[in-house]
Amino acid sequence: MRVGDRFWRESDERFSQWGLTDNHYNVLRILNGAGEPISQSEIGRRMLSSRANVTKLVDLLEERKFVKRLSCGDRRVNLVELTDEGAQWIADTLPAIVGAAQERMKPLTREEQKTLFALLGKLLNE
Amino acid sequence: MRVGDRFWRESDERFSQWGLTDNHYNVLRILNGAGEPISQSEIGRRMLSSRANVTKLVDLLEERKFVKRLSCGDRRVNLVELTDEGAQWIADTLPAIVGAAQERMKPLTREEQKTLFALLGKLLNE
DNA sequence: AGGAAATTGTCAACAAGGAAACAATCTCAA
DNA sequence: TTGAGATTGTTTCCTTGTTGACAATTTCCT
Repeated sequence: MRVGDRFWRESDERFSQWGLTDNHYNVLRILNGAGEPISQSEIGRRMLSSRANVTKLVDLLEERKFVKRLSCGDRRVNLVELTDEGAQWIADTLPAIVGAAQERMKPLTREEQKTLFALLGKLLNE
Repeated sequence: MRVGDRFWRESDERFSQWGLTDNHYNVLRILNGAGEPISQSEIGRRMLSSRANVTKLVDLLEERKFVKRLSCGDRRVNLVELTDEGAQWIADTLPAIVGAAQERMKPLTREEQKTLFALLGKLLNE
């Protein structure tokens, strides 16, 4: 828990340089990974955040033009779509993000990293 | 980070039954571990929380009579002391807390748990 | 068909924590 | 001694996130 805490803090610090939260980045990463527009509640589900908060996250991202809300067949639903600008921003920043993560994991050998992820995976899927 | 997140959530849920935060418990645990009164800023340092927040945490714990503020030689400082009631509460609840933690770690063998803690330790001390 | 129940996004109210400003106090060098 | 600078606890304000209520919609059961 302490390790996760520290990593979240560092991550938050990193993203503050763009006026975003790591959770904003999370939304973009999920949209990028999905490869297609998905609903707000689906986003909330994937990132373990409340629907209410997803509303605010998407509000900001939409204001920044990183994201667009689409209507769809189900009139209750907002599909959220990554704009070209959003995709570009992800592409631009990803190397730095990945680099920082690798740097952070450097105290462990490649083999140890694998072991760690395997063990954590077991805990997560309980 | 995801594992830590989930554990924090569960922990918070557990303590809400007493109207406390896991951070309140953290304060008590630190005081219990210290075995002697320590200053608020020292508490903040040990739990990676701001002084401002320690003030609020101690406020509530004092109101609950789990903790007492003492004056000391340095008139800027509040030494915080665990009351008998606080110590008793810790003693009463500790078994359940430890039990829950053990239960949570059950997907891993004893050996795997040791490995995990060793690896996380390396990351923390970087 | 038609109505109960569930889902979705939003809003308001609230809780927890951080940052900056502040006064009181201490430390230490000149 | 004394005056600059550091430390400590507190207060105020801001940010982030959650909960609960709500209206609009959809789904499902009969």
